[in-house]
Amino acid sequence: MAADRYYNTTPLYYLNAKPHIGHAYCTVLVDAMTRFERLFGAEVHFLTGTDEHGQKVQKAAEQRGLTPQQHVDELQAAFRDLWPTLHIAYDDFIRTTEPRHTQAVRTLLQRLYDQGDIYVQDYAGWYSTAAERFWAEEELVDGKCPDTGLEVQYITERNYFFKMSKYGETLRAHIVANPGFIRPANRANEVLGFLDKGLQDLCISRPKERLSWGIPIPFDEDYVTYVWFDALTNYIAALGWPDDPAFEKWWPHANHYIGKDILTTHSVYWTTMLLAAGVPLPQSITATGWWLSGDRKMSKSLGNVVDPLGMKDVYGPEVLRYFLLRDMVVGLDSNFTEEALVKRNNSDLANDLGNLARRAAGLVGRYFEGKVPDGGPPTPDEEEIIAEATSLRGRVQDLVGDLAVHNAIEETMQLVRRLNKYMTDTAPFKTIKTDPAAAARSLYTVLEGLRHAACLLAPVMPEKMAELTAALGAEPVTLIHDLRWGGLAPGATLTMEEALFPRRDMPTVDAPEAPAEPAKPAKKEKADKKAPASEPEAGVITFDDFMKVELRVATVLEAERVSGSDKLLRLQVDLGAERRQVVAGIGKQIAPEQIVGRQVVMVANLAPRKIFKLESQGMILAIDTPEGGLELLQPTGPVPAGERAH
RNA sequence: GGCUGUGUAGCUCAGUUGGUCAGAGCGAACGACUCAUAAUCGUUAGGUCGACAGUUCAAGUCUGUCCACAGCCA
Repeated sequence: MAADRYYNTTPLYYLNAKPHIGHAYCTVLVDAMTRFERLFGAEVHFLTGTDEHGQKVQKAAEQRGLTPQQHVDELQAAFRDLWPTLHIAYDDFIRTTEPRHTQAVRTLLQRLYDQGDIYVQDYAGWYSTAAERFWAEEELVDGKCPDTGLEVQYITERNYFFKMSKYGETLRAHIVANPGFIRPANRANEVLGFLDKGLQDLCISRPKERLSWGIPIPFDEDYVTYVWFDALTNYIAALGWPDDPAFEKWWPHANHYIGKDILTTHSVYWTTMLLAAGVPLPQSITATGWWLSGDRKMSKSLGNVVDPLGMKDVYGPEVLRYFLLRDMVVGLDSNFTEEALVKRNNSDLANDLGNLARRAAGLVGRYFEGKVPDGGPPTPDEEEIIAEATSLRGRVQDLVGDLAVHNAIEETMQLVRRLNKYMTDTAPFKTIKTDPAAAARSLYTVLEGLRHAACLLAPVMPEKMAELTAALGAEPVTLIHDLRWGGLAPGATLTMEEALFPRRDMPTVDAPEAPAEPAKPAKKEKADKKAPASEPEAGVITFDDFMKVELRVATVLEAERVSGSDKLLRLQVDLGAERRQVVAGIGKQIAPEQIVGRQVVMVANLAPRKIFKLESQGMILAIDTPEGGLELLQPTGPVPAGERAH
């Protein structure tokens, strides 16, 4: 019943970074879900936008000599302009600097303040100027900022707090009673675990002298509200909460799609805010996974990563959409490689789908003057295909409902593969000479099957599938209920000139290299003679692989033990161009004072990793000695910090 | 360190409440076909279902321990 209306949202993207594949994926997913739901007959409203306040934005603007407003006006365009190029059609785009948003935020704050859910309190804590935030006593690492390793000051500041703790139990009950509320299901456990630890109240303000670029708090104009109330409120602000009829219409059907990194923010902070405001909770919160590059998280600091968004310019936006939706299970992480994308393009889109359309159209052009032939009554062969195509509609609907978009796509591709087989089996290119009616029947079946596939893949590739549908001489189907076998009218003119999805060459990454070693004894002998024990095999890397590792000399500036661990040392090192924090497991053999001032060799382009809450930005090389000690790898004489080893 | 989860064919993964569950797609090999975008169709892959121990007539499927990895939290 609620299935006939959806209000779908992406997160508001924060303007401190250019759009990347993570933004694109989430937005493509919501766009596809929106299109699927509309196809299934629902009424859908799709919201995205940008989050534009905050310290980082203010600072970046200052550095550029612009006002924050000028700065964000410019940056938000990067997002707004990107979406159409990915064929994303949102209904509304909200910016947190728009009046409709700031007004809603102030209304919400005032309401909670009036009912006593926001209170003012002096907050004393350890403030890190570098990280621009407070830390709790127990979060500090050896009395210093856990993020930067720098000094913190104990200061007192007056701030406003939201009584989040008051709503923890209500929230827990809701999560337990509504299994589909947080998706995928295993994420719900994560949130419940978070609630188990007990909810704190939430600091929601910053004094203006510390942060001016924000929404002033209505009951104390010396403060702006900070992050949560500012950004999250957009979901209701965009609907004109509290008075606009649009709010009543759409909000009860809200579905938030977010990255898994902001799950707590949405499922705890946002939901308790709503509970406090007396606003019903959304239908669902869906946490998606990350696109990884190789084994590591996508990261700008690793320059060797292909820009996944650039793929849309090389292979087309719809091929990218197909890949993103087909190769990721919603909620899980997935690897992004250009190779995988090309593989998908070639095997699924070019070979199976595009080629089938081409071969059918070619025959129709040759034997039926380019017009859809009359299939006549189906035989058992066709009945099978018809049954499959018909049941596919329901399966796709169920799978999409379960967020299994990748499976929905796969099921549809199975119909396409089935059609390829049917075409080979019934061989209209042969029967045309002996039994033209049979050839007509075969070709009609294939074309009509293709029309079904095009309809069910349209949410994934809207333009390409519209193109295919038109090429079949068919009208676009906008409602799945109107997709009926036989809907393709005989006599319609086919217009299929070019390949829908051209095949692509595999990207040449590593040298093709290493001819596979045949298992012939004679040859093996030869190889053995030539290179006794050095055949390339698993575990061997190429020169290029080696060159990817950036080994550099670093000078250790500071070293101290990481509390709670007997073998970890936290080092601050000078890499020449920059300073890094490295957490190294060398504390058992090497005391902090032994290493300060020494030069070491480190892997400088290792993906950063959190160890004991501390970010480690590299790895120090050392060798175990037979005595159980540890020898640090280092240059024999002083060299400039940052020098590369090779 | 605590909690949660994952570990199935070269790769990506399906595997409901324990008993045709040892599977699919891709890749590879071989064959067929020739209408098509070097395409399509068919056959083939002998994988200790992470390790060990247990429950059971019967375990990828349940229990325990361990290992590896991931996430959340300290």
